[in-house]
Amino acid sequence: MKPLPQISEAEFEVMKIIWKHAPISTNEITDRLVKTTTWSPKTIQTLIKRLVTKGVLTYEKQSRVFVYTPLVGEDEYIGQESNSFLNRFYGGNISAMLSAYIDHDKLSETEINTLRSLLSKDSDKGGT
Amino acid sequence: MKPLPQISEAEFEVMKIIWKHAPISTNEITDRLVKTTTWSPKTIQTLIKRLVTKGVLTYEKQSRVFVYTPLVGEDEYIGQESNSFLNRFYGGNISAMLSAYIDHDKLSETEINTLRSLLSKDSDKGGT
DNA sequence: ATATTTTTATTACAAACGTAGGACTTAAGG
DNA sequence: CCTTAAGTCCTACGTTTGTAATAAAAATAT
Repeated sequence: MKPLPQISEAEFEVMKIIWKHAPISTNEITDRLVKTTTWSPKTIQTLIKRLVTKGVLTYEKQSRVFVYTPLVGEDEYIGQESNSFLNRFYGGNISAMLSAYIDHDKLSETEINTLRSLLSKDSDKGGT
Repeated sequence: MKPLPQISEAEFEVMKIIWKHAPISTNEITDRLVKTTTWSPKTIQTLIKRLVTKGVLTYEKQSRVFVYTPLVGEDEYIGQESNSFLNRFYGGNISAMLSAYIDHDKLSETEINTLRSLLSKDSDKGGT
């Protein structure tokens, strides 16, 4: 499986909007991001353009506006980033990460309980 | 607390060696990295230099060679990167990450057990 | 003291990124 | 049809990163 295109931090902010609301027009993307960031509409436009070039988005011209749809799935992308993060910092091992969090006392009792229950839930998958 | 300096991916590889073996000389850093990467010694030298400029390393001139020591702790740095990773991709929530891993079936039975036992170990910290 | 070797510092250059201005196109209104 | 406004494309520019070559400095050997 070829690695997904590289999405920069700013581009990722754009993608979050698009994943959530696709198909979505330039204007709507811009309106939303202008509220949550300090970017100028021009900047947002550039980011969208780059995402298209990179193959992360496609668009469809609906009369006069462009309407964008993601070509890369959010889960897929986040999954890949997570793996590469774990590889870089924790030898690919999520237990190592959790372990560090526990050791450095970064987890509240509540959070620990949440984690426990996540793990206690059936982890039944391998059918016969 | 001011954010730690920015360490690029390649620079981080250098730092891993330094964290593990500091105080360590240019030559030793280079020797080790030449074996594990495809970088030329020149490249490694540049990376070291940049780390000094960024304030991640100091050196001491020992007779003829430079010997480097980190100014930023490994745990500290990894902790910060982890937080920023979790914020970016999982709303700051490590449970969300684990949850995604479970949902996408990325954990082996063994790994799940490891995680369980990490969490079952006493998490006793709060004094009286 | 000087040539040679070793080590460090300076310079380079393309790709990616953050950030945006200006030009161009096209649809809509008059 | 032509002017205008809305939207898209092209250009720009400084910084960071990956990758390294060349120049300068310093230590060593002769």
